[in-house]
Amino acid sequence: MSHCHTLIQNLRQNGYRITPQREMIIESLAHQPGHQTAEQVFDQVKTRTRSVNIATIYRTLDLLVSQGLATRTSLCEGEVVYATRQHGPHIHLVCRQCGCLINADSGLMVGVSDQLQALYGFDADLQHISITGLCTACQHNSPQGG
Amino acid sequence: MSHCHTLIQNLRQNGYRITPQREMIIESLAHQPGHQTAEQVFDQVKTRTRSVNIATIYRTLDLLVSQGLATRTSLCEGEVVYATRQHGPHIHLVCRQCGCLINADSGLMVGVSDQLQALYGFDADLQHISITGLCTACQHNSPQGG
DNA sequence: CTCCTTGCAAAGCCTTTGCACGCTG
DNA sequence: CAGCGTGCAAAGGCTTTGCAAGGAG
Repeated sequence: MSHCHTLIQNLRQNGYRITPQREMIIESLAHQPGHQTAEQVFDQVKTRTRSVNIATIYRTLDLLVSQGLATRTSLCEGEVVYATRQHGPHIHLVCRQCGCLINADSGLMVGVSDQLQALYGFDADLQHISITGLCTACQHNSPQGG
Repeated sequence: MSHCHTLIQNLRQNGYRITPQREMIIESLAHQPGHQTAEQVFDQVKTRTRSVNIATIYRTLDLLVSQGLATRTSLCEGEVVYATRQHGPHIHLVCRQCGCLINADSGLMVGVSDQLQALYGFDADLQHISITGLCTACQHNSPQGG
């Protein structure tokens, strides 16, 4: 069964009302494998009903984030994406050419994180890292670089 | 002598005209130690003349970026900053609480970069990494988190 | 002289907000 | 029943664009 029930329970326990809109938004977000923009969630929800407004999408996503049930990440190109917390921390690899998004293991960053703490006293949030670069396909498509 | 002359030469050689506006914008960007938003560059330039429009700031910054003379980075909070390339690659540490910006040595990322290439075939651009977290001061100010 | 670059202002994009009605609990 | 949540539409912030005049080369 799906993770979205946990999210819904969580909201309910915190005194928030569960409306059909919120259910659909949560399901759309939770059932997708990766990250989605508000617009993408909107499109998903629209396939099931026309009676949801984009403002409600934003409000619900913000609610989930404020409750710690979802994350909001600003990718390097300025695109803002949301995801439920089920995925756990990971690094976003964003291709600067084709825009594709790869989720990498954030364990790779643990060493760096420790060093940032030691050298700069900075407590890095491994949940929110995104790195720009070129994916495999685009490296081969542009041997000279852009 | 300043780095901005190199930038200006470079533009000229590529057939772009050097206007007083472009000179001032380049100087403002090059003489600042770190990164600046378009608005900050605008403010800088305004201290020297009133006859520059914000649209010109955006157009010139975009020109510099398209010519590879400057970088455009979207920090984790969605703020877009520009910098000339003289600073070399570095990591942006953005405090999610006070918003302060620390430049860290991107050498820390070399190992991670290699692993991303090996594991995901991803060629990370070390020039554009930004990491959210808490700076030293804010770690002590918010022992319980927000 | 040619035409690139600029200022102005309006438009554009994405996101947020005010309001009254409807629905959840 | 109480009041939170919604749709609608307008506003908001930041950035881009169309146009005619002006300046660089």
